Amino acid sequence: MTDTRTRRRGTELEHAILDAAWAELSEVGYPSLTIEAVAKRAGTSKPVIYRRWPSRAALVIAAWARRQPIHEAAPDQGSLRADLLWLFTRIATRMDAMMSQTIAGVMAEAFKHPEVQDLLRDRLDSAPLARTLGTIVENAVARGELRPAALPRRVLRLPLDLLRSEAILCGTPLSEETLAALVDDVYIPLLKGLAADHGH
Amino acid sequence: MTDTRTRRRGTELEHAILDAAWAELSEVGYPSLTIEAVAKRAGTSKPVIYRRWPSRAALVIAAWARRQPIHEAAPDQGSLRADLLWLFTRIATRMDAMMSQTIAGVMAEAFKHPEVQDLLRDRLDSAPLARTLGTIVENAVARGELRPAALPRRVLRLPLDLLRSEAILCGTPLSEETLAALVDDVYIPLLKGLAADHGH
DNA sequence: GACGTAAGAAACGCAACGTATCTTAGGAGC
DNA sequence: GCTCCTAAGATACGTTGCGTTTCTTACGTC
Repeated sequence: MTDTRTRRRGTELEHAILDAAWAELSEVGYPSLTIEAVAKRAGTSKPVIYRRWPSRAALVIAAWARRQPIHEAAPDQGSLRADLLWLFTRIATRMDAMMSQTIAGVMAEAFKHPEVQDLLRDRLDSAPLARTLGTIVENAVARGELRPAALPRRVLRLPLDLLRSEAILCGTPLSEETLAALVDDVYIPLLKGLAADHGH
Repeated sequence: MTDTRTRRRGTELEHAILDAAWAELSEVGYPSLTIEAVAKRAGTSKPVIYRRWPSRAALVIAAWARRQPIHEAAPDQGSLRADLLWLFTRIATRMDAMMSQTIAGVMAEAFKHPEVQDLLRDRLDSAPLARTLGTIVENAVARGELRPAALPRRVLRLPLDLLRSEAILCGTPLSEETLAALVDDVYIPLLKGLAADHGH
């Protein structure tokens, strides 16, 4: 299969490996993902992978980063609730069963490999989300639905934390009722509380 | 070592195994915990463990449940903030590095063994916490710090989710500043927001 | 005192780990 | 266009832990 073929190098090879890792992830899931299988699927061998990534977790994070879609602007749906629901739904859509199980697995391995913890933090800290939330809140303020308020870092990170906890504990997919409850029972009250503190 | 010894049975043996599992957990951590080591430490053998628990995760959850301390009543510290800080600190104290890494590991395995997911959910859903929070909020209402408000289920679970996410992403131990930020930036605004919605 | 259940010990095959060794393809430089 | 050197790709290795099987024997029961 390889004798007459060309031998890939650099970025081309790297991308092939990451794509193979992603495919394996989708098919067998994180707990059953093996480096050997990724190597085989990518048409290469284990040492090639180990030369680039020190652990399965690091490899998977790299594959994940490659797939992370570009941030899209938040549409103005006419109300704070609708905007938030749109955002929560969009996050939930990308956090399917495979993704939850992968994140859980990577989180578990982060304790063994400190460098993985850093990668994971970068991956989850999500500046794009912060910007989207900022826009949504600004729009709500412009509409008169909300007083202006500063959004602390942990508030910006909260949607991801909420959805991730929910997904891991309750299993995915998350129902619309669940998303609505998170928006109505937690996030909107929080924003109102922050605004009251700040603006009044 | 065993020839002249007594051969344990039933509860006695079970407790010995769970204690050994807990000790291993404390010493080597979840990722490095092996059934073999637990068996050795408990002075028994692998099949004896496998006869009782189907997986490492189930064993660890059982050991954890045995250690879960009794719920203590919330003291009235004189202010909502102080009460919440007390509660968050108390949770954080019990969620040391070992515990975070264990929870993360068990969460990761929950996907492979659905029955583990149920055990985990039971373990984390924490009715005691709900009662403590109820008391704290009641006291704040009595003091006039807060309007009365209903606390939805997800709000009751939020402290655990917040602290767990923080512990897993940032590593333990959690600093006092972190705990204060979670209380001041997230939880108190949320309570105020809920109260405003409800009472006004 | 005999019986049956389950404890305990040992060994198994399996799978994946992470590494070391070796050959060879292919890009860089003169 | 030839040489050199880096890194790809293949293979095999020892190790570890899994979960299971088999067997002996202690102990509680009747």
